Amino acid sequence: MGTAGGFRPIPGPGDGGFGSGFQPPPVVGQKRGYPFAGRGSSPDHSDGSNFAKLFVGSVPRTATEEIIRPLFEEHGNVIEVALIKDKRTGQQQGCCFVKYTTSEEADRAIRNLHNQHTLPGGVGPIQVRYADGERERLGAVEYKLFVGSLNKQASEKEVKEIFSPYGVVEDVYLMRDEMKQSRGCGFVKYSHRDMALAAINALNGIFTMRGCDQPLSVRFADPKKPRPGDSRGTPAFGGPGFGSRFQPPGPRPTPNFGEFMGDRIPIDVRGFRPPIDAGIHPFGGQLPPRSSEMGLPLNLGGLAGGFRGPNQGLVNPASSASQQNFNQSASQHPPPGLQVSPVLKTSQSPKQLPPSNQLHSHALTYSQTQTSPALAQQHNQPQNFNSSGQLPFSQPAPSQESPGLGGQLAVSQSMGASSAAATHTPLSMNLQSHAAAPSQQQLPTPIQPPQNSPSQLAHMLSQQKQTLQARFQSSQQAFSQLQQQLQLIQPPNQSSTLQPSSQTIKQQPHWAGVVTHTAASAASATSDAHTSTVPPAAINTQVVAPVKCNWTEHTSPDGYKYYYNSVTGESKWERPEELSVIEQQQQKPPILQPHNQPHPQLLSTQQLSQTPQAQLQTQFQTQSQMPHPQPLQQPSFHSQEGAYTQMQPANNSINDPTRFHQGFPTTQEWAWKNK
DNA sequence: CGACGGGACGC
DNA sequence: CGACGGGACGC
Repeated sequence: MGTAGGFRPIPGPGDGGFGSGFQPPPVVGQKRGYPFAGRGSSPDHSDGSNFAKLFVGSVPRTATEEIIRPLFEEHGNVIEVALIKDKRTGQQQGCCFVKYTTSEEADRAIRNLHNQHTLPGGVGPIQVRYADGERERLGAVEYKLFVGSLNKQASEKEVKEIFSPYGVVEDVYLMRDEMKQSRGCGFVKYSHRDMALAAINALNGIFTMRGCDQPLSVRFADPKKPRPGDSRGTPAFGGPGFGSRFQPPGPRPTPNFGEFMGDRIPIDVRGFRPPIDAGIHPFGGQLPPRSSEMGLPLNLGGLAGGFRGPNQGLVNPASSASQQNFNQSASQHPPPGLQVSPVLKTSQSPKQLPPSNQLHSHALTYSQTQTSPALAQQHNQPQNFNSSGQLPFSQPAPSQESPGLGGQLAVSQSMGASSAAATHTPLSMNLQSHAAAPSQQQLPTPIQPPQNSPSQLAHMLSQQKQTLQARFQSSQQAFSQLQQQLQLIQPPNQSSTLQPSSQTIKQQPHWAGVVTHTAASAASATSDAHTSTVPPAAINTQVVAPVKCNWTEHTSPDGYKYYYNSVTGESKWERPEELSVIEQQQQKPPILQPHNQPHPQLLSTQQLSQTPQAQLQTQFQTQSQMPHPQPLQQPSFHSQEGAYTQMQPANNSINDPTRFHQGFPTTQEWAWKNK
């Protein structure tokens, strides 16, 4: 789904909307992959490829190209359909490959077809995803999160909704037992690290699904267990303890200090082939992820937003509407104070953004399904109403949403497609789906023609904006905490260590400015948007901290050493070079350790007693628009909601500043680990 | 506290 | 039909 092929603001060739046929242009006979860069005549693509290959499963053995091709041509320019047959027997294998000229088309096909269309003679809906290795070939990376403590009744869709506020969720996979019962954990994929981090920061240890007594665990997934028979693979995960299913110590990563200190790790790409033409990456040239940050780079195939719930068979995600309620009430149930709705708020009110521009292809796709009759039949309005009516965390959400949002917008948002100024949160889902309801009654919710290029741009930008907001928010929290603790402790010798932080604070206005500006650009979706967009990378580099390392060394239950990054939440087997370097430097003044003690205790009471609350974006909203957010000094109190915004949920985590000086686990960390 | 999804062309 | 290096004892 989504952003697969990187970020080319190239409009899908005459994407006239849905169902509109594609006249199959002069098809190239090209049999298979890896062209020697036929970079002369064919559709130009700045990256190396001129096609995008999809794997299609659940193809009846009786299917023919004549059946398949037209179906796929509805969504793009099909270069080739290759039915796979057994070499000896000549029997069809029940799958095929479909080549599109662009990854945008491929994405569209995935969105529109995966699990949503059953071929004649087929038993289930076809599976549509990128062929093995295709995503890498196209330069896409993914960031996979492991999510634990999910409600076992929750569907992929509900999980997706929870994670959508932080970025386009490319895939959700729930672990199920033989009986197809969820095991309460699963995986969520994003295309960008920022999104993954934002989700971790916002959800891990904070958000509790209804019916659960534990908050979600959200962390980068361990590398996937290599399947027997996989030969190529698992680059750079040279850990000894591979089969060990240990949990990285789960202290919730502290709010993103990493943003300020180059979470873009220098050059450490061993084992990875750099993505083709990395230069065109949307957000400032991401480095390929390391194995510890994502699942193995192989098997990136299943990206399709595949939702085959238990109720399989059908196609239209919306038809599993019954489940929708779940999440809605999920985010707020028992002690309202304990259930937290992860909220990301934008700095702009939705009405500032022309809805038309918010309807990017994703949203479109979804609004189509969402507004389908199936959904319309959904009679959960009362419930929705209740849940949204309570608004345990209220916020400006309602006020902002109701006026500006027409049905369409609400719909597009409710799918978490991350549209521009959306208030994405399970909570807001309530509002949105509620808002969406009337529109269904009124009219079939006209679908606006997609404006691919600009709207995709807008999409990306808005996404980035969201991310930045998330970062900003958690950074604020981090800062405030840091500062408070600093005041409590004030070890003169440490002030220097914290220097970078204060440095960073100065950057905040700038940063906030960037966010807003980006938002504006996204709103207008003009082509000059790129120019005004400052990729995070740029920001990061400005703020690079001289010497710091967030990696700490730990030992797994199996006795293997591994390294945990308190900022990013990553864990990996290899010893980060940064750590070694830092340690050397720090061996000179080895006196800091004692100082560690006071903090943890201090903190832990604070943390343990703390009731996680919704993240009140109001804060961000206000501050981000102030010229000089001299922020974070005092806890702020928002009369509006009567909410205490300062020490936010992020505090669940270990916000021990000492972790930024030293590589020793804090007491909480251990406590957590041994919990 | 749960860890990875059917099938995978072709030289 | 091969598949990517760094190191090996400890709770």
